[in-house]
Amino acid sequence: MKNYDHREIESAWQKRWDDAHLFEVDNTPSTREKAYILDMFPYPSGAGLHVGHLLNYTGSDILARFERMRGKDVLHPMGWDAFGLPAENYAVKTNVHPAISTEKNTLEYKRQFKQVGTSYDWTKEINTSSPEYYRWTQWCFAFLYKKGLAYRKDGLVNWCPKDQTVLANEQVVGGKCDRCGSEVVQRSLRQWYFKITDYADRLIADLDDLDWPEKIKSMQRNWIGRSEGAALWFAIDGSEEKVEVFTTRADTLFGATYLVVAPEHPLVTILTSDIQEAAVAAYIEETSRKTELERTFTDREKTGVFTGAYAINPATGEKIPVWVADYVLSNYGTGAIMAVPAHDERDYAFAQKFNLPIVRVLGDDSDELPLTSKGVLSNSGVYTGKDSEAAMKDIVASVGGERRVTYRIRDWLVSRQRFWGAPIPIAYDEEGAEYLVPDSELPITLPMNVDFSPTGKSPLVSALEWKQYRPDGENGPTLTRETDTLDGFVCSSWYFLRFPTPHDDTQPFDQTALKKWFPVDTYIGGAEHAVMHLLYARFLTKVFFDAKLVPFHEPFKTLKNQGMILGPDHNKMSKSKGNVINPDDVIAEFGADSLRAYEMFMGPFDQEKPWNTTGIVGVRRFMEKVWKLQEKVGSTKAGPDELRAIHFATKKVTEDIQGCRFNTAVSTLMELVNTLSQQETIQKDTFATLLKLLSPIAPHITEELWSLIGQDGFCSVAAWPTYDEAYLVVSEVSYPVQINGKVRANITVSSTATEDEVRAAAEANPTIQSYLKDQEIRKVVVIPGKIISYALNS
RNA sequence: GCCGCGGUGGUGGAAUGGUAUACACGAAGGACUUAAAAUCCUUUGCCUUCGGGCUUGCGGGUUCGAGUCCCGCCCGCGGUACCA
Repeated sequence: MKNYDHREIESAWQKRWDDAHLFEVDNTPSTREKAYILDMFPYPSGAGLHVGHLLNYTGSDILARFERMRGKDVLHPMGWDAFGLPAENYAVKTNVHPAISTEKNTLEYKRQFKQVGTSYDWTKEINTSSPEYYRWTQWCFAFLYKKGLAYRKDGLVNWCPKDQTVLANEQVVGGKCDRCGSEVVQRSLRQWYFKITDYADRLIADLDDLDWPEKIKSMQRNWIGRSEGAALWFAIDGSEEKVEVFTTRADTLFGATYLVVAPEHPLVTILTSDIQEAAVAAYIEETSRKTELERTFTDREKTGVFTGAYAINPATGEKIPVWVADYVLSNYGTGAIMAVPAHDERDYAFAQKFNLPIVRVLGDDSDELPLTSKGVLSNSGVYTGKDSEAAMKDIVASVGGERRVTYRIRDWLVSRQRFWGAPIPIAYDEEGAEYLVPDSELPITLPMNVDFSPTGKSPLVSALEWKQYRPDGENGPTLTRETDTLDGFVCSSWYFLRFPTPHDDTQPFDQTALKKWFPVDTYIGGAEHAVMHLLYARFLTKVFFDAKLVPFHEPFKTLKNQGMILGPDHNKMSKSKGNVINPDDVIAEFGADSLRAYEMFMGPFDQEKPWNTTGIVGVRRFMEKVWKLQEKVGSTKAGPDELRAIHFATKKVTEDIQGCRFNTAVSTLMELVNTLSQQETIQKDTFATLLKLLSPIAPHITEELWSLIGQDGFCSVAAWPTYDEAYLVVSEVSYPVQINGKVRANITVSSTATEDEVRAAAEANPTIQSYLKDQEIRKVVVIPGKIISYALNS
């Protein structure tokens, strides 16, 4: 027997798979079942992959290989989410064009992917930064523009001072730039948006049918933030103006003792009296200097200024002051609220500080204020004594209000002041009127010679020649191209549609191919994309569905999140901590099969767990045991123990892989190998079945052994084994005997024994007899095949 | 605060309401070896007067039987937050 040399085996089989085009599929309709197993495609960074990234790709590869062996057509593609800031920043530093560094990085990623034995169909490879691809990203923008779902507007936007670009709300995490961690500031700019708010209701409702982690679904629900309430209008005393407020607690209207408008509210200047003008102006100025982070710091003291104006509470007819304060957000609801200090914590704190009246309209004096729960109304005119929830509708109607739903989610800001992204297919005339570049002229390619120095504007602003656009040729007017590029998340919100037909130059995606493959059966990636990519992708899919361009309204049926792999020190892997494990090193020492199996064996797929350098040793020992088992192949007939072991393992591994319980699939195989190792000989069929069960997890060693024992073809595409329950039954079964909940003895009876026979056998046992002596049996429970339990009266 | 997830040996973890601690790492002892590595074997939750007793974050409950189900807490992780 040769030694197990992973170095020799692994690269050889990778080459044979390639040469045989083993994992390539086409889009021809088939009667066979299909499986689309997809990874969230990576951004090819200069740092390369570490072992944490491979967890995700190994999991999906096991699923793909498993489904393939089960006879399905499997689409398992890989591509590159290649537009992005790091490549551009690298270009600023080194003057290497992003296209060049990206190309280099993708080749390195591809090498690493092949080295771990992934079974991707590389004929489907896509790269979002190639004109062949981003032509259709531009087409997507144009499509939304034509549908009225892409528009440009002025407004306050999030600006990252370090990355020198605007950001979508989803990319601001805790007031900081999701990418670089800088504190985000607000700027007033004219930017491009996608109207995701039109789809808010459906994006919430359709979550119910998705097989996704509850965590992700709840994050999306919270992010969209649907809130049912009412719009109410407050007349301004001595003016024609009305202030529209949004409230979810119209039941407390009788307790509204003042109004608050946001500092950015358009009516502020009109409302402000001459006397208060200076104070209000100073306050607005002060607010505008605060960062978003400062403003969302909830436990800071409330600030605000009286405008000098009074509104009329439409329920009580009383004059109530109008204040301006930054605890009211301009971009939620109507940017104005009715303040009910008795029943809202924030209003209460504000009223306390500025000595504003507090009027109780719920509960009685025994309830401490602020009382924020609903209940029985008090001090509320004809509604006094009624249930607040029930009275809400009538109160709204009585003052001419309107029931309304608002959302927390904002439209998706898609323009970026950066170079390395898809140019927006828009041009402007001298008056600034928009002109959509026709689809026939796409792609608008990025110029090669550009000054990347950050200026706060897109580097494309300096591409003078590129910017000029003459739609009607030399004689027509010269327009100016949009110099902002599209958010990288636009590229990644439709890429899964492109995989079946990556090189189609007539359309972005193909109906027939989509019908064959969609929806994605299993999508694997990190939870950090919960309210970004996963929301945007659902949105775009729905847009295309409505236009009958795709035959499904949700792209990803099942979603799995992989857990993070921490460094051996239990910290997040990072260069600065020096705890990064490089897969190249692990593969060189232990082999790709051991790396794959160890990553799966570490613990539940979706759980965070630390890398343990000595832990992989056990998995490598397991591979050696499998290797040695080839010497035991020889017996012509498998005994009952062997048959039971292999059929049990087949059942367990099949179920575990289906449920992404890869850790227990590996331990089941370890138990099987331990059992088989103890036998003198094993049947060839048994060994072949073991190899097939192990193949998705450790594809190289199994392929080599498959060939060594003289099996035909590739183990990687051999038919997945089936099991027969008949082999799982045992002739004798051991029963623990419990007395008052404690196990006192074990008895062995025939597996066909009746309950009475089990009980008779238990009571024949001397230990049990001694426990039962002189005792009154209250109850006996026999669970067939499991346990017998006595409850005594004592 | 709100939402989601979790708490089991020295470590990673296993367990359709049915013998808690599978599988693996580590550790200890032994075999082989001149020696070491590798390999193989044994032991390995805690306490014990060696009869047994205790043990899945804490306290209750349901049940013949609870890591698992119910109620009330504590702790950790992740997300989110002046969202009216």
